[in-house]
Amino acid sequence: MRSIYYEIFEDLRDRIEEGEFPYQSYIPSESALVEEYECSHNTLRKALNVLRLHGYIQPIHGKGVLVIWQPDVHARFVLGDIESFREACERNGIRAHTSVRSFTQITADKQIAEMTGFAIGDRLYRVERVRHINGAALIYDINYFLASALPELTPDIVEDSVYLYIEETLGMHITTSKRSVSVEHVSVADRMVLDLLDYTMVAVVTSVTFNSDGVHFETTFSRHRPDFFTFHNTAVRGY
Amino acid sequence: MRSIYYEIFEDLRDRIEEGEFPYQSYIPSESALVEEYECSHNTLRKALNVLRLHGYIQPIHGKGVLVIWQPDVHARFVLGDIESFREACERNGIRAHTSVRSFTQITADKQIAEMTGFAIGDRLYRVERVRHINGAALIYDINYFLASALPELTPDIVEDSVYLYIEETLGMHITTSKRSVSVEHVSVADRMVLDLLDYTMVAVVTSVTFNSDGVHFETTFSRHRPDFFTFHNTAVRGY
DNA sequence: GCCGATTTGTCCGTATGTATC
DNA sequence: CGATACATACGGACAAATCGG
Repeated sequence: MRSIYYEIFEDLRDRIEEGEFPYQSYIPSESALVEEYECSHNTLRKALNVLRLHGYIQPIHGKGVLVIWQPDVHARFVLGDIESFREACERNGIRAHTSVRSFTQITADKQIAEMTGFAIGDRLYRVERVRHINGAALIYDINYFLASALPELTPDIVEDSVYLYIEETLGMHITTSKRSVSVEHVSVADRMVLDLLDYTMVAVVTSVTFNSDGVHFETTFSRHRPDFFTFHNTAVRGY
Repeated sequence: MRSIYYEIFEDLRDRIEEGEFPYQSYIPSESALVEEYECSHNTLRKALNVLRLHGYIQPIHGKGVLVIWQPDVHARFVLGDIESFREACERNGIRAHTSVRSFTQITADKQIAEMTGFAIGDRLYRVERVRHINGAALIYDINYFLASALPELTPDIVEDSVYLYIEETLGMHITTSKRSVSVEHVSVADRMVLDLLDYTMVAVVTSVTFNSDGVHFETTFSRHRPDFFTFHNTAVRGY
């Protein structure tokens, strides 16, 4: 993102994370920041809005812009924003490894269409992957990709990073992801591929993802061992 | 919310939900909507942005604004946005009942401070409530409210709706809520108050909530029986 | 491939309203 | 009351992507 407001957002975010503006302190006023960044009022406000939506700040009418971000809350395995497994691991300094368990091409029948939200007859890649963290199999991912959107998907790409391939090779951009979190009993497959210890349930994240053309190109079921799962989210009233 | 952009947002949201603009169709162009709503370009864009953040639309550069909202996905027990238990039930047409299990005033010691994010020495109300849906005890809420922010909290208020009291009586506004979802083993208390059937784990939503003054005034642990729990969320790249 | 019309995306400057101090 | 700070809205300008001729 090379837009001005986005760079201001990144800069202010870093300044907050580095402690220049600590929790419960006020950042400089809008007019001061407009001078500092040499931008317009509207552009700065747009950057502030992004910070707000991410839970960094809370502007208070007539007073100032308060920092409500605390380091320890954010320093976890963040899932709420759109971020690939690889990105999330790098951000959190976790050593991880992915193994591809199966890679097939299928046509959506009625049952698969209902489960994934794709249309009956759609050609799909079905990928099963297991995510290992520090040697333990903790996450079991089942992806369905729309074949027409990802023409040349191969097991190699899938083992590396699908999102890297999508963004860099295809030049396609992921924009919206609708997620839901639920808790389910372990399946036979879970028991086979995951190191479940004595857990009898898994946390399941279902993601329906759209690209910048508005094409629903991916549905993923991500099954996590409970003790390694947290889903973070910031909700804002009004807007 | 009486602002223009928010009313436009609500109107367009309703038009999408009522089927005037179906899934994968384009809504009228910005210029057409500016004429229809007799507002400025920027104001309309602000409304569109709210729709986008809620997963209703996806604007496509140079083409138009695509609808990506589907009725069945949204027609559940939505939790992702800030919404009280009462509001959520009304929106989903669920008959629910709340019983207060305990209501005490405490001072935060080291352990409570770490758990809740409040400071040691803060005066807090500790409230335990059980949410019954169709007669079954399904949700066990443990709230910690900052006493200085909610001066006159009583068991009666707590049984009705704390959020109604906060917003209407105190005139205080809830703006930001940081949530995390995890899965935990059932506790002794869970087993006592909830109708757990044979479930051995619960879904736990931890919420840290700020008011419009930037004061962290509530931390809540909401423990759900797994089969009645889903957490919905829309993530957008670039914001 | 090019051009022009349409549509979304970004940015600016300004004005006015409202809450806080 | 006035000064400061955030909130909303307007109008105009240009960039960038898409599409059809």
